[in-house]
Amino acid sequence: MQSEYDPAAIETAAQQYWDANRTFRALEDPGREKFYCLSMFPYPSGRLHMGHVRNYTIGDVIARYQRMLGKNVLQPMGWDAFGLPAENAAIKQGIPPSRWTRANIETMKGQLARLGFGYDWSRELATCDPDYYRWEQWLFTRLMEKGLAYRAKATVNWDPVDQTVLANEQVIDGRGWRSGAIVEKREIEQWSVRITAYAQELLDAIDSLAGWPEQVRTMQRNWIGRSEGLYMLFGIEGSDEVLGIYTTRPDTVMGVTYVAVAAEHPLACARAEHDPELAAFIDECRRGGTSEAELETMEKKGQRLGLNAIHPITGEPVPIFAANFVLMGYGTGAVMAVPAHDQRDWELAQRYGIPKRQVIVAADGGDSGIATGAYVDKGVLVDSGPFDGLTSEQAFDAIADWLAERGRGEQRVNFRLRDWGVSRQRYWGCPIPVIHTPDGGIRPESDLPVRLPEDLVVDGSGSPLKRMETFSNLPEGEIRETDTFDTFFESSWYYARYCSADCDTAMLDERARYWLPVDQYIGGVEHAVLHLLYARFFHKLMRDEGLVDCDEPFARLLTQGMVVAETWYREDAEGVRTWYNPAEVEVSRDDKGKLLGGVLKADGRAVIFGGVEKMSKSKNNGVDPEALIERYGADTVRLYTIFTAPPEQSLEWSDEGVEGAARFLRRLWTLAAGCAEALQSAATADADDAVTAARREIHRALKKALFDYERQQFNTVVSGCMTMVNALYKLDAGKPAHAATLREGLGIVLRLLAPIAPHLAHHLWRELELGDDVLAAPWPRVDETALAQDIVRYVVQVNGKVRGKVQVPADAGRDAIEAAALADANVRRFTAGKAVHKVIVVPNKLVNVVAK
RNA sequence: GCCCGGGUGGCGAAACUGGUAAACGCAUUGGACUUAAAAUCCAACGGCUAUAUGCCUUACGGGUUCGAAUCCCGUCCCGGGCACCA
Repeated sequence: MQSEYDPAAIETAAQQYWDANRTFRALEDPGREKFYCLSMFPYPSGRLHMGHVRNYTIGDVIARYQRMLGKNVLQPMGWDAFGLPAENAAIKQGIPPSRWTRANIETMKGQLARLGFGYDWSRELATCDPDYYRWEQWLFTRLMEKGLAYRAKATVNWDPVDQTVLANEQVIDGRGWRSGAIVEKREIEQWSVRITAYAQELLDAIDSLAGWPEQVRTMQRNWIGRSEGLYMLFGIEGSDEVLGIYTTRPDTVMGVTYVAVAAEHPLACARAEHDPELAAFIDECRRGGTSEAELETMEKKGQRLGLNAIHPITGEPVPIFAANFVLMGYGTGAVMAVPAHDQRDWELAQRYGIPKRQVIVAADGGDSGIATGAYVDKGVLVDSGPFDGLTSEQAFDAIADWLAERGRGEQRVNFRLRDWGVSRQRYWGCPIPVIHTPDGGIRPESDLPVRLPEDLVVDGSGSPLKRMETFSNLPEGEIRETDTFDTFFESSWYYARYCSADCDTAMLDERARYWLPVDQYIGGVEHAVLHLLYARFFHKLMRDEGLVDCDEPFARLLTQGMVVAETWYREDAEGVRTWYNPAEVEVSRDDKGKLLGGVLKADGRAVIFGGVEKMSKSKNNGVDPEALIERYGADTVRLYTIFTAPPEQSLEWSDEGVEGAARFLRRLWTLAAGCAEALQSAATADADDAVTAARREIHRALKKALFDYERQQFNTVVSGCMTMVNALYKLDAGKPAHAATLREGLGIVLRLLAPIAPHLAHHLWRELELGDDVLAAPWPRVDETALAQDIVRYVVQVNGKVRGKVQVPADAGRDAIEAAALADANVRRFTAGKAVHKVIVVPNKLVNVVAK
């Protein structure tokens, strides 16, 4: 056996072995338990970044682990190929989005191969391929037929200079990122999909997602946001019209002192025609972006319409305001305002001198003042006429009934969740398969797929598809829809298509019923709501088309943390920062290793530490995975990402840490190389103390590692392997009993490491003649007899503080343990002069003496 | 602003989920080997002081408990998401 660890050679050989044996080709086999392991597919941005490496390493560890447990594992890979960056590259570099995307896929596929991930490449898909997107076009036409897809007005960011719709990401401080023009809100006709029809089911089914992290389930529940409230009608003074509003706090209705409508509300627009001040206010509200964060953080402003609403109970007139925080596309576009009991209403009332009328007080007589802010808790009604003295809960029903009897209101369930707007006014996406007829009607395209022309020039203004008459103009005056789908549309069902990737007669076939649901899904937390909710919704749409028979797409979910690294910069006179890659910075530390500062290697002058942040192009703190693989090999990179942090936490990059991972693999190699020959002739012999100690340590670590694999805390699996290797280093291969333990221990370590550092494990498994293929080996088991001890050590506490340690025979009874603890010299010192009240004994662990 | 997380040595982390805080690793320091360096091996390594069988220590302030990093209440800081980034 070679004495030097040469990762490049053994990794190439192992990968060739897997290729030649088609190890990762997955075939449906109803006789075996299946395991579908899926990592979120990448956007082909150019090169793999460390976030990808981490995500796919975790996925591959799980896939290989499940395989070693004997399951029929499917692990596919593909490309989320439509999206904005391809258009940006096209504008900047003049390359067609399709060419840019396909070239990136080639590069990244090569990088994935080099990392040794066990994918079934025969199922590869790219969402920009017509053979893929034709099926979502087909599904969309079905949704149109079912009334689940419809057209409605929606608000977009409009760049008045570039004459184009902007993504939220392209709006910076309220201005277009390229033109610098102030962005306007604009209402346009858009395609929407009725996800709200599934809101209750999507909410209820969250309870069944036992394999999902609790915080993701909570986020989805809150996002769907079911509420029970009251829909009620306010009259409008001097008009027959009514204004509908929804509230979850009908108990406060007697405290209403004004009503607020969205700036774009028809009522406001109508009044603005004769009110220049109001028109100016509406105009001001139109400026800026559409994101909720932006709307919620801006200063709350309002403007009187000069019109009163009629309170549905008291009949009193209350002023109507147009307000910038009321959203037209949200509920009815109007809200009732109760300054005494809602903080936002309170602030606006304070600002415009509107009265606050308190109608709720604390039930226990506690402080419920409204002098410095709204009293938002529930309580007991006061100054509420017939409802005085009722609790908030009682008032809810009483007021609802009162209004319902008079036809002015009804109880309603409301969801925060809005329908999914799927239209995008972009080129690089899947065409929405719809035709506009000359009579102004609409019909679904029957000849699918509608292919996206791939040879267009993109220049960042207007819509290229709209300009392309050969695409949009059809015979007999018909016009093709030029909007494309939101890219979430493609990523909402790709997991299912992998099962039937080559099926050209239907979206999915019977193979999908074998593999689905995905048993383990792995990806970033940033997808906790949108992608994961849309995919759940899509799954139910496919189920209702009879394509799949389970209710949820992902049985278990692992949300992995980000990869972060140090940032370094210099600032010029204008405060503009130039960021330097950590690799270019020489860092100095004090005696204890604490960071003092850094200088740029190139010029030796100081650079400023900018904290630890997510690896990104903008902060120039990324590490190129390919260079690392080149230098250390794929196994070291994989081992490092697994060992450095638990999967769900963020991972802080450290070059020295990578060095440490490489060191461990070399140590393992050296250990194996040093005893390879001795192992072949290892015979059983009587164990000495060193063997007993080593075996105890190995099986104790094994027990923990098996537990950690199950709970997916892979970093401590690696710790366990390190502990085992350290224990094995204490043995002497020259002694027969030691050699037998070395063989046993190495066999265990290699199998535990096979999912994490697969190439090295594969190679050593064969070198040590433990078998042909470590992936096919039975999973190791704990030998309980190796753990047995005749003497147990107890920690003794006095009043919760450690005061001594005692050794007790393993079969000692409670009295004997207690006696031994109380007899310890130091324990006696701390109990002297006190009465022992109680002694708590935790078996095999600890004794706590309570003495006063 | 709203929703969801997180905060433990110089650093990444661990603590079998309420029972010895700091396993495993990185960095640092000392030693061995070497002409030397690298690599490797061995050892020390939370803080304080009176160097001990001592005291303190898991962001901060309270609480529950025989016992709290872990559970509860409040505060501060950092991160993710907020519907057209993916």
